[in-house]
Amino acid sequence: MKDLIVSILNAAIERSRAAGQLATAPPAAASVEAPKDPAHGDAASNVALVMARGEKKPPRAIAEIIRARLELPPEVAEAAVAGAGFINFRMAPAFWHGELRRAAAEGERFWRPQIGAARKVQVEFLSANPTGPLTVGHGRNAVLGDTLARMHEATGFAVTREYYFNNGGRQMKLLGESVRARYLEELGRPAAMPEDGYQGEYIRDIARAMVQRHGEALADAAGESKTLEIFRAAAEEAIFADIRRTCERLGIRFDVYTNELDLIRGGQVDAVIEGLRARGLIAEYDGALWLKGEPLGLPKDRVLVRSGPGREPTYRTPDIAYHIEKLRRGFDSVIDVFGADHIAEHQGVLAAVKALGHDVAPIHAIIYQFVTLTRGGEKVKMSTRKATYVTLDQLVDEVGADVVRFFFLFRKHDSHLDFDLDLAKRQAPENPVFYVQYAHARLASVFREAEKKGMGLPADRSLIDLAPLSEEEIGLARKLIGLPGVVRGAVESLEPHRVPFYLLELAGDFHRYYNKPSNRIISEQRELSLARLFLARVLMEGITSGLGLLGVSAPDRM
RNA sequence: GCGCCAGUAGCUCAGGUGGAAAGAGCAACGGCCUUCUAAGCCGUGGGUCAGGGGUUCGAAUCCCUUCUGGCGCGCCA
Repeated sequence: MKDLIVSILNAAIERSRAAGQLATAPPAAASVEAPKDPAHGDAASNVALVMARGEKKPPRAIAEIIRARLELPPEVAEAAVAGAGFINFRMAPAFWHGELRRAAAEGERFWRPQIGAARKVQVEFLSANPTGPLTVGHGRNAVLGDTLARMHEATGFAVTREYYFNNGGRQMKLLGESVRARYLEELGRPAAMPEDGYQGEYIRDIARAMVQRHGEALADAAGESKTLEIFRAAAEEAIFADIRRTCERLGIRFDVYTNELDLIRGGQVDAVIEGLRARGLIAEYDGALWLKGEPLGLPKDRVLVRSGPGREPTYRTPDIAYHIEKLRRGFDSVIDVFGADHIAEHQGVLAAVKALGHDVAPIHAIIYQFVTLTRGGEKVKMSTRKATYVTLDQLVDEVGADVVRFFFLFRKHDSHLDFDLDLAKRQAPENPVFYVQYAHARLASVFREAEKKGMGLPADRSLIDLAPLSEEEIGLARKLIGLPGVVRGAVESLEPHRVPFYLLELAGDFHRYYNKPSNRIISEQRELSLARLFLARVLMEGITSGLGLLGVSAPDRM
């Protein structure tokens, strides 16, 4: 539609120039947009406003000149000058009929514009270290990342979903020590929980399982590092299994798992250090190796390799290596999803990657703000240390996967997200998930009714005449046909939240339409009923496609 | 102190990458079910877009600045 309008306008401007009424060429900066207010038509051009300066004429006068020279094709019903000098176009019903037919014929392809051209995209998300069950905060990350991946897949990108975790560091060691302490306790032996140890009940569960499996075999040599590695590995395995299970409940899976230890063993981490050293970006003091902050524009030096025995790298160094690795693997776009608390670190990592001669332009960071839970109008206090957090599993138990996914997406990623448990559990219209799903269920119900009355759609929908559709119905179609544009915008701007907000509006338009007695889809008037069923079917398909993009189901009954 | 994010209706938040008279849901009040699902709809009231400058034909949107809130500034990740 946009392209059509632009070409019509440009032709009119050229004719005006030939006639000596205008001096300048059609400006590239001009745009054609769908106005917010439907009263302003289906497409609006600001070309006259943009040309005003060059032409040294008032925008409205320019708009009038152009309008008088317009030659409208049959798809365009009218063009009018309005406001400060906008030229508004209204499309003919036949145009919308055509769009509906195209949607019906093309199916999924229509709703999900193929803009990816098989370009390679990697989405790294969740990346929670396996030290405990996933929390509500992880949930936002997981759903955001998975949905970005789904949207890219749906629009024709080749997507890799990747989970990166640290298994070489201090926290994992602490995890092993915590399990060992519980293990010894289970055997009735003296044991000291490390100072910052993991207190959660799940640690005890893992320890019990180890008693069952190994008996007392690990107790006598409990102080040795070899047994510690056994405890650590067992904990990692058990917790990872738990994380995977939680993800599955939310329809989330990963293609690739990458970990810190592999990068250390593979030599990539050493390569980073050598590369930085060669560029004079390494400092050595206090027994540690530091990344120099000043030449990279960072506020201060950061430790790359710890002091003390073992010379272990900090999490930072493998992270630099990992990002270089991602770029080396040839992704056209690398999307990192992480919480606001990691932002400073990410900037440091990118600075180092850049300093090592890599182009960081393909890397996009999606940084989300924190999640709070509200129950009974009060914030639920959460603390990992005290193990008073609410796990993602508990949240799914309580409200279901569809609601969890929708709520996490129903906010721009850089806004704080307040998850209202009372609202989430309510099976009522104020719950946006049910509001959208209900629209689909109602439509499904209409088709069940139509079947009963022998009014089903013919196998070949293209035979149906859409002329009986009313202006209100064309309005509904216009809204519906906007979905592909919304999807495109959501992918290009990496803002998945646009889709659920759009779906809520669409569902609202439908509910309003449906509730008017005069709009009964199935009636005695066969031609009208068929046209309405056609619209209803395409609407159902659009809603299903939109919800599917979010990983939310479109139920036939509620 | 420095960095990042935010500040829009009583509350929770949208406002495609500058456009026309600021929106939705909730909360409040009043209505609508012999009908394809009332998990729905209709109506009423509600705003100094945090404050102040600037750019522009045009600013909630871009720039500067002040204030307020969140997060970070570990040899944790």
